Amino acid sequence: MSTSEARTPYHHGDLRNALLDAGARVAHDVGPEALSLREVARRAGVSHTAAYNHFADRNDLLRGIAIRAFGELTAALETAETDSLEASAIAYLQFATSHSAEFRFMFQKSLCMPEGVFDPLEAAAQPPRAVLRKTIVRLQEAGELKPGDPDDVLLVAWSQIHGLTTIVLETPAFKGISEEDAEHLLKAGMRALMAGLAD
Amino acid sequence: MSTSEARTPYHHGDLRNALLDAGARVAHDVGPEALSLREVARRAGVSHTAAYNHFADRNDLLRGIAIRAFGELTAALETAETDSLEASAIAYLQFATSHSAEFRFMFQKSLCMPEGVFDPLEAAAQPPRAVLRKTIVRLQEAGELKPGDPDDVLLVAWSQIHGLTTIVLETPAFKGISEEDAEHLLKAGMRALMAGLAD
DNA sequence: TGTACATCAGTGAACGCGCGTTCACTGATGTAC
DNA sequence: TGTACATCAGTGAACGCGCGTTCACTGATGTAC
Repeated sequence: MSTSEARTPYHHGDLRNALLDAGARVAHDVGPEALSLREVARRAGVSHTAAYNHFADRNDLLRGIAIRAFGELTAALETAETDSLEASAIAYLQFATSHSAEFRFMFQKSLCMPEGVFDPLEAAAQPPRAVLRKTIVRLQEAGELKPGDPDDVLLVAWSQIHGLTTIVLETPAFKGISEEDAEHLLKAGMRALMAGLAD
Repeated sequence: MSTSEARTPYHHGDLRNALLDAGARVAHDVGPEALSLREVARRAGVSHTAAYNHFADRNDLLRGIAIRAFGELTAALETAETDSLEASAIAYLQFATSHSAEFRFMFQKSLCMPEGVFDPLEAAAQPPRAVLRKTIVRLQEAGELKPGDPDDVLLVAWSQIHGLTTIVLETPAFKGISEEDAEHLLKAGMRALMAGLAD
């Protein structure tokens, strides 16, 4: 047997992440609700039962996609300029458009949480909000935002960001909007909102 | 055969709307992506093949739910005070929370539009936006908003409204927020945004 | 350095299920004469 | 007012399909001695 054998090894090495990647690709192609565990495994080049070595069941795989993506969103927000909500907003929008399939799993809980049980996604959803909140507190301390409950400001600011993002992603009428236009309008919206909140 | 027979008649009378109602109920209970045509028919008390007299296929039924709901949202927005975006925003939020299942079909096109073909939902989605746009033009003419492309203002204002609405509907962390708190924050957000846009 | 063995990470066959859709049908309704 | 008949709106049986999941298994890896 040659040492430089090109055939794929029996053990994959990082099948868990490969399945999460494949899942995002499948969701992008057929829609998140039509995603099947079997198709994901197929896309990853592995038998469908192999997935059960890494995920308890189909929903656990879907949750895995969302949870990993929440971590990536957090990193993206932390990398963005940290003293401006405009920069955070742009980072948020860019993450969503470049990870649109994952984004849907993150924010449509019924996709992977059919029953009303405790939601393991919630813990993963916390950090990105915390990053935004920290920026808000900093702006309040700098006097660029008037004092007040930062959680209230967070919800209002996040609404603006998340609203424009989901509209661009999901609404056919705005789907074709250029990246520049979307970012320009998001910045304008954030600026107006901040101005209105500065009192 | 008694004339006051209580048994359900062979012909339903308004099965189309009954199926749309049942569909919204099923979607609410099992999640929009798990909705099956058979379960909807079951819920409506009719054989599942009866649905094919009113809808071409499953997706057509789902689209029917969304299209009818767009009409109801338009009516709700028109009923709201027409010279204030705050009132429109509250009406939007109230519609969404009282029709949460339908709302998901309206704004997650992959649920009923799997392929990338022309989207018949788009025509139905237009009128609610037109109502908001009309209010924006009126506010600009009254000098309460500075002049500018009303479509840009529409996208920014709608983002604020739609963002808070979807967050309240879909995010576990904010799901438990009281109706008063949500409406209060939405009003505050709209006021701030309008102030910032008034220049 | 070898060897035995536990453990990990894959495989393919098989299961039962509910689904969407089609079909030939039947009961109820409306209309022309 | 009756009657013939087209049409509308239901029914239940049947189909094929892909799915999630379980099972007994096997190949590869790591570790104790």
